[in-house]
Amino acid sequence: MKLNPAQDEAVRYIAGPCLVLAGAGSGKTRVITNKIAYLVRQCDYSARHIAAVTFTNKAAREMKERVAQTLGKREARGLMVSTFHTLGLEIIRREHKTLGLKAGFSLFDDQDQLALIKELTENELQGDKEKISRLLSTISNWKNDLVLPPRAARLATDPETVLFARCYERYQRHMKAYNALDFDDLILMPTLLLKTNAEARAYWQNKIRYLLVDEYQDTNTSQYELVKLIAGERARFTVVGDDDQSIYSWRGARPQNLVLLKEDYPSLKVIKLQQNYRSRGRILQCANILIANNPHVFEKQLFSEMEYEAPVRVLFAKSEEHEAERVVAEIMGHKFMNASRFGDYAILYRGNHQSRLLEKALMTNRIPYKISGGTSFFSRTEIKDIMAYLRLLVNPDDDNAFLRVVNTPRREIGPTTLEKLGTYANQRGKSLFAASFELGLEQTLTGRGLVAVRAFSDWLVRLGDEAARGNAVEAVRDMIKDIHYEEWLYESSPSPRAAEMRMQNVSTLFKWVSQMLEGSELEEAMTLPQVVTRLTLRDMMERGEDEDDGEQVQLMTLHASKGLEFPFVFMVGMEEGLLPHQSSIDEDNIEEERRLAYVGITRAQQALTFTLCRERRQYGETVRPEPSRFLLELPQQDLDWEHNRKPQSEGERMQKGQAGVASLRAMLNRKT
DNA sequence: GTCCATGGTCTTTTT
DNA sequence: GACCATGGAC
Repeated sequence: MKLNPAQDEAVRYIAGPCLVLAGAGSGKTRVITNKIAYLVRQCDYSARHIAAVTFTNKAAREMKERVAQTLGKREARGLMVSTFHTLGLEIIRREHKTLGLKAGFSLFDDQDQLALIKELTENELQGDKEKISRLLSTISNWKNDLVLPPRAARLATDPETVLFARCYERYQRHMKAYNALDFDDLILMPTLLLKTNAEARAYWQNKIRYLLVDEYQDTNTSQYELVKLIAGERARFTVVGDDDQSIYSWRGARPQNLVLLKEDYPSLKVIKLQQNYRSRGRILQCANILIANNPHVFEKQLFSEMEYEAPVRVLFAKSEEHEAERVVAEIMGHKFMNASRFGDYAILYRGNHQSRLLEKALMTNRIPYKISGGTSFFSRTEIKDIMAYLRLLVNPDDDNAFLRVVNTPRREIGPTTLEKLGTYANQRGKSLFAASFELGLEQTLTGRGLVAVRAFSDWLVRLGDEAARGNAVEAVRDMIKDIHYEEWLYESSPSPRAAEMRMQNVSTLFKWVSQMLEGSELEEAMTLPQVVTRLTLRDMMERGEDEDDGEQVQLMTLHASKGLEFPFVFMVGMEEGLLPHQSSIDEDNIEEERRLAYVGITRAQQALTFTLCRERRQYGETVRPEPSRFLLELPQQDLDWEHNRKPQSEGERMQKGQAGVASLRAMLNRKT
């Protein structure tokens, strides 16, 4: 297929900074992949000097594949396609000494983070969940705004923020002692480094000579800063974005970065892609009408030349179970009639928990499916255990990991022993591992406890050596054998069947680890520290192989669906409280929910079906939800309400919605 | 030190 | 209704 004039312009414009405003389905991935090919083939760029950055692993994966298709595997070799966080991780890995980190640093996921914060604030916050989560998000915001503890302390005015700043300082200090980073650090540290260190900046500017950023509207302050620093004076970059698809403001994304770009780079070339090639007319019409309720920074008019075709359907279900069964029945019937493949269907939902019943219904009907994202695999105990062991192998100072597995399987190291070890370590600012070797420890800890702890630490040293010296795959294998993990699983699981499944998961993890350690033709071999951090970033889910033959129904959250497209889409749970989510209603944050709905609608190519329940269980209670206001905002002539059950109660809600939009529009106008 | 029962909490979204 | 943290019994 040929590129249209706007797309072609976006591909060929390489003289300076370039912003592509790409509506949904306007072929932005095509533009990015073609541009990479153009840079390599026509402009003498080597693929290893080009980096493309996206936000989700799924999007990165997809783009990698598309580029490999366009360019061929050989020419695409060395091309960096990753998420922002993985890019940050790579920068940190190379510069870790300058940053004062030991090789093999740990990456804390949010659960590790939470555990640490809880412990550090025991005195002040006493486990107050609300406060703790406010503290976490405050720290995250500081980091996203490139604010370090000293400045946070200076900026703080009210008592709570003063307290939070103190906690932030303490948190950072402990992270350093553990030789650990959190997700936000993966952006913060590279940014600060490139800002202050000319040598590192020169290296990375030379390494990345052309930068492409997808989903630019999702960048936060530090990410945008990082883009500017990598692009440097030459400003050879292309960013692609769409303010209507900004759905990550809750994690600091600032769609205003689209506007800032024009201010920071007056020579910025702005190209709009407005022709939609994805969705049939009615679907696009629905999307356009819905999003027209939001204020806009850039005016954009999406049009399509595709046929108008069948209306968008709205199906009712008695209950959640019924909803899942109906969707599955619809898919089976439709597939039979259309000779399509299961992989052509996607079921999209607001929250991960909604996948449960859908999975169940799919399973009972023996329909293959694939769940993207979600944390299920990595939140399993057995996986967390093994991950903790791997982290310890690479970084024995990682106290979180140490505590998790020091007595799993049982090693007769109980709370009393750990308490003593902990106090001793704390007084000296050492990690538990480091403290366990000290002679002074013998003052407080004696007998069996001491012996057991030292035996554990010694074992760690031995294994860590083995892993570092040579055969990491063997070391990991030995580790799992040494700890008799399989036996432990049979001991600790409710049934042999469960133990078997858990062991299966451990094997899967081990398989991934060995694959990553050994590399493949598409992926370079990694070191064990790399593997462990990458695994924490969930950077390797769905790496090929698990026979993706297009015969699996796709299940994912609306967030995870961004950037993807499917012939037939089901959006389930179209109810007030779910979409828009209750918390967004409470916080008057409807616009982002509307964009979320917009993202979902615009995933569909040929057919779109909404479903909602008359009754839904919530905390064990049965509630009767209202249909989502978004259904009422859609052009009703394009909608087919099942049994003509279109609800009547529009007036009041519409009025409220309009008022909200108007005030925000006024706000935006003031800003621009 | 380990195991099981009870009760309280919870469901946004991702790296 | 499911999951986890806590506490009491052994």
